[in-house]
Amino acid sequence: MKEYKTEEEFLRDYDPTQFDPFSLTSDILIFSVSDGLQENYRKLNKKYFSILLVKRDTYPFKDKWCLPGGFVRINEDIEEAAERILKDETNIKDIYLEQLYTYGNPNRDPRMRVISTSYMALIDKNRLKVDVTKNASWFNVMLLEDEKRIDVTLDNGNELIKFKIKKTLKEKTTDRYKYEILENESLAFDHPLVIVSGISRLKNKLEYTDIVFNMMPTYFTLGELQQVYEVILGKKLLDPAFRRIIKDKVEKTEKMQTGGGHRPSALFRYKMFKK
Amino acid sequence: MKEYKTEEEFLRDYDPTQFDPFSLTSDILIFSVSDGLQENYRKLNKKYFSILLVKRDTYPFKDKWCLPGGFVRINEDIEEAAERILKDETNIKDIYLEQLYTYGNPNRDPRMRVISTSYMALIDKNRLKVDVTKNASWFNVMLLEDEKRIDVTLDNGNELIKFKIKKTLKEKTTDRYKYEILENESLAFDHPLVIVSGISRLKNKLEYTDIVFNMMPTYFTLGELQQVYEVILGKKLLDPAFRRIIKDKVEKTEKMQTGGGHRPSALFRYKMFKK
DNA sequence: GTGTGTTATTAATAAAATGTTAATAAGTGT
DNA sequence: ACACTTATTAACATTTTATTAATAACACAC
Repeated sequence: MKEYKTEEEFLRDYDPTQFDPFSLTSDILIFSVSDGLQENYRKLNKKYFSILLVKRDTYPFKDKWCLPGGFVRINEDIEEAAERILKDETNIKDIYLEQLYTYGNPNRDPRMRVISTSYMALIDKNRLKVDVTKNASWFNVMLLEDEKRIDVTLDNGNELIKFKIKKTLKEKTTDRYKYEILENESLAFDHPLVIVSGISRLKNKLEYTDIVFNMMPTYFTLGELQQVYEVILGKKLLDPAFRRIIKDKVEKTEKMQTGGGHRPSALFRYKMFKK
Repeated sequence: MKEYKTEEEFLRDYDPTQFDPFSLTSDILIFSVSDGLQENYRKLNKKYFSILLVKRDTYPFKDKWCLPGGFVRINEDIEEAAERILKDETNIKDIYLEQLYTYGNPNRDPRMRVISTSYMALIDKNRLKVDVTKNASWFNVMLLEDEKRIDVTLDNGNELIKFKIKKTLKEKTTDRYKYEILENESLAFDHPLVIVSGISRLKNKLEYTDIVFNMMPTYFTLGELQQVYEVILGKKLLDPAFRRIIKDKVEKTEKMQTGGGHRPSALFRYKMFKK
């Protein structure tokens, strides 16, 4: 092996093909909250927690649903690629984007060795008009979870997607689970895993950050905010407890919301500068 | 473009070279806690929080220190690669390993486009004999941090490594910062960024998980455990408060530790099964 | 218009968790 | 025997959280 005196000399002779080539993609888990159909003329809309999926029109996994994603370009940072893909698929930008996890199982793509770095994006569907083409659709998420498995149902009003995940405790000190796909008919790649671990991350962050406000409109009632927490966490919260926790994060505005068939509620907004 | 009828047909013709080739590496941030020198004949050893670095013996960054790492093989999962690298560099296995973040700046490696997925590993130096070769060394970590920057000093008893990081608030709802290297003489690649964001993750997990026990021996005193928390969090904790928080996680054993020049203390161990 | 159903909002109280100070314990070394 | 050190816990004040229940105010039915 040749001895080099300087880094410049070494780099001039360097052969980049000596290491195995990987392809790199970025997949984005776009979360939002949507209003369901009114259950009767009186009840307020029930909220749902939803994700955006696109239908593949080429092989592999032709006609299956998958997360918006694409190949990272050779001169592009991974996060830049995620932003570009988000813009291409939904025409939205400048929204919450966070790297989640990098999936690198050698068999996760039948074509070749593809690494995928997943990102989570949060949007308020009311604030930003998403360009949902005929190949993209919002699916409401319903989870049934216990210590050993997660059953997921996705519903876009037209089509139901179901998959089942097996959970095994991987590491007890931090309660981390290994997820494996038990049943999956309709989703491409390992995207069921990306979805469940992304939801798990979101649930966690909901409890100790202000992340929820990325999914809210500028003005909202505390009832609406509480519904968003409830639908993501999958459980009911008691009003006074919820208000106590949230009260330092929001400020009451002059505006009121009437028309709900009940006492009107004050509209709040996220408080940017907390004491 | 040719129309394919089946996935098999498509895959048979697939040309994997049509997408840009990336190289993939895995870098491991190995944390442990070490005993410092005795300050006087009476005081107990002061504990330090430490990381393992290796000295590069080839270009690029020849003679600089870096995190243990290496290229992922084409048929190997990323986490498998991390385990292999850990075994090669330190001769340890079956320890706490968690994926942290994937770094993909196009210029992070001068040779070519290299993606690096970082992992954090935790070990108890007393429990496992680490094979520290002449090119590997434990460095005690000292941090000086405020809202805008982090000054880091690493000390292996022989050599001091200093670097400075600029922090800018990237996203206010979840308090995420963007880190940039301000000054760095001695570390290779973007490893200063990997180190500070890894420490930040560890601090966070310390507060809401039992992760600390991965760095502790089987039997330990509550004073030792408290010192580990203090040295990682960088602040003093009050004894009764600490004991209240920790008491559900540990169980007292019959064993006692004497010889410290003061009242002996009970030895505890991590309680696997909590109510 | 009066009553009923609905959600909004907060008061009031009980229970639990946390913060703080200080007292007592039990070794080692002088 | 005494001083020094860390271990351990008691006791109390303070804050936070949980729970129940009361009151508010609009829309609709009649």
